[in-house]
Amino acid sequence: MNKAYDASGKVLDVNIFSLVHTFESAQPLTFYADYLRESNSITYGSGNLCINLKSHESEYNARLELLNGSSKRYYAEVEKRFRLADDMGRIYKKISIDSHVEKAIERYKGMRLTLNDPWETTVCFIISQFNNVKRIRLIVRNIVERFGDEIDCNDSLSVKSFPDSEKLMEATDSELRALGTGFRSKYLKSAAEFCTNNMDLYKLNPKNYEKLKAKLMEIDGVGEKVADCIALMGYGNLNAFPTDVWIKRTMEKLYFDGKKVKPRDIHEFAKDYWGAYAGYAQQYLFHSARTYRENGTLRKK
DNA sequence: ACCCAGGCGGGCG
DNA sequence: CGCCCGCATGGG
Repeated sequence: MNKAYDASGKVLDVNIFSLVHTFESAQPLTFYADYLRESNSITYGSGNLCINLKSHESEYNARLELLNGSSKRYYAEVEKRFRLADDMGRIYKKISIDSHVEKAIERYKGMRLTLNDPWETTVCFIISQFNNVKRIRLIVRNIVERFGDEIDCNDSLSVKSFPDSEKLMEATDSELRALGTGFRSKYLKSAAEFCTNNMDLYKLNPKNYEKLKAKLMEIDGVGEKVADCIALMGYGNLNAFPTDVWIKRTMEKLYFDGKKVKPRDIHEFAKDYWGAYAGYAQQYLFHSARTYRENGTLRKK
């Protein structure tokens, strides 16, 4: 059993889960969240729900406890967002083809991909271009603070929702730039208009990866890499293999004998090598590359 | 000061 | 097609 509710329905037991690795892998930059290391808890807004979650972990297993709201609806949201139905044992077996991924799994066991709102994911990864994680998170936070609506949390927590495309469409260029978006402001404006008037992200078929990617690339400011991120983290295409600068460098070093290769070659390799779970391999290699040096010391923050 | 960050669109050959 | 360039902004 990968997961199970206890009899009271108040906690959720999960095999192989790490909240800290999942949050710090910078992959859930696609949702507005406060994570507290000391208490291993996280607070975030999801639609109109306020989620305040604490993870009690021993070894690689976790007991998730919702600190506010205890209806099935909240647990269903957590289960979906953190991909708790994924059988990590099985996925690890599939992607541990060599020592590179094996080592990354050893270091970050329990790190999961997340499944996020398609529009949120689109905005976050438009912002991600030519940018760094810390600043992306700051800008996303600014957007939520400025344009999000307060969610009723039934207690002292203050959480805002992520503004939908209609809401963001109303923002002026100078308002968007004031949040730190820089030259990406025009993409955000254009994407907001397009996704409100021309393309309903919630009606795209998440199953057909190639078609989905092509549709996403019709959005101004969404190229191949960003489309892969949206396909993976917004629609759950686990075969997608976003190839950013970190992954490109890592792949060239580990699998192409240090030679420069094009993203197309990397995609082809990943498809043949990892197949349906290439996205998970990508996530482990990405996080490992970003946080580990050769000598095993930690990189920056 | 210089370099880099989860890239993209546009212009040119 | 492929290649090359500029692009906002803040941190190391």
